[in-house]
Amino acid sequence: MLFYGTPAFALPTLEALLGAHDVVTVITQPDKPAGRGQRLTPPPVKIRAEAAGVPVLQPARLRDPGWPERLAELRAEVAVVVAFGQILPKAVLDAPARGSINVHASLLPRYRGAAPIAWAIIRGERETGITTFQMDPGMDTGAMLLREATSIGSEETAAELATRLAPLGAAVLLRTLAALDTLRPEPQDHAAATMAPRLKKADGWLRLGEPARALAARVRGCNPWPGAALLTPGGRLLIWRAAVVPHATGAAPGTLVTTGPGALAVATGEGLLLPVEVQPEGKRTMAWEDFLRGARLGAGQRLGEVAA
RNA sequence: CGCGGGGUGGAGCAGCCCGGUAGCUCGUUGGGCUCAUAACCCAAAGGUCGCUGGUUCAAAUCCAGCCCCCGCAA
Repeated sequence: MLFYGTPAFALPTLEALLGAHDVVTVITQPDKPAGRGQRLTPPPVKIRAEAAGVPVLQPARLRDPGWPERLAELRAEVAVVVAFGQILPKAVLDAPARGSINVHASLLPRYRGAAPIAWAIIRGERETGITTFQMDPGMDTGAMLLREATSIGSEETAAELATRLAPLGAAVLLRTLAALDTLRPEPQDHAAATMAPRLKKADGWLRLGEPARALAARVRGCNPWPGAALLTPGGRLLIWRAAVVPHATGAAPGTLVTTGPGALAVATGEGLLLPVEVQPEGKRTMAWEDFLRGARLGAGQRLGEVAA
């Protein structure tokens, strides 16, 4: 079979396949400049595949002439795609005899797209899951094979949820492959579909007029990337964890409100947002209390929103 | 050489530009006040100011090199 995948999320599935099936070739994204020195960095899937001695292909664009033919020549029975990062053109999808199967981190048809985990949390969902489906040329629109749900913890971050869903995806995929001959693909209800596009930096900019509940969800969904940001007199502040204080206040959104001896929370459109773990620009992450000790902020002062 | 911020008692910061007494808000320890306390009052302990070298009578502060952390950008 062929395996398409790129980030760490794809690793548990790759690992499972390496143990139980014959992975002929791994296709992943090209090495990219990453981190602080723009060092050329290979994707996690490439590192694992090479360690296992599996040939690796890194097409910049699968649509470029030659790739469909080249992939067809491998005469694979089936292709498995997990967080690959590129749209697969029909010719590539059809290269394996039994087509291509995708492992998607949501309960389709909801949250189609590149960032289903983050958006499910940001939207306040209490449940998400894994869906395997027979790929077609659309964006996560193919007929579904298996689905498995899992509840989202009330304080769970996108990073934590991804860590749980990755191995779940591997398990669901193995079951899908084992039952491939008997499973009846179920078409998605396209009318019920929602989209989960790749997160942008600006998706993490907190809009303080929203209810604290929504802001806290965004904080969780934007952890570990891109981080939820506010503006303080000292510069941008990333909020990595925050709690909701259902305290009513007449203070304008952004105002720092006293909630106890030496304790401050941020007024929002509804209720208070209590940061728990924050990170000032250029500093490491720290407890909100620690930040306040050195930030020279007091009740009544206002925090702002990051502007474009 | 992609751009930039930072490393100061246990924590978060100020001091650095304009070299010369180690500061602030907490924490810790002891004592006091109180019915009581995370509150308040008094006192104490605790720092090679990231590392190495240089300039100087004198370096946290100026200069050079190195190590580590982080934001932006990807």
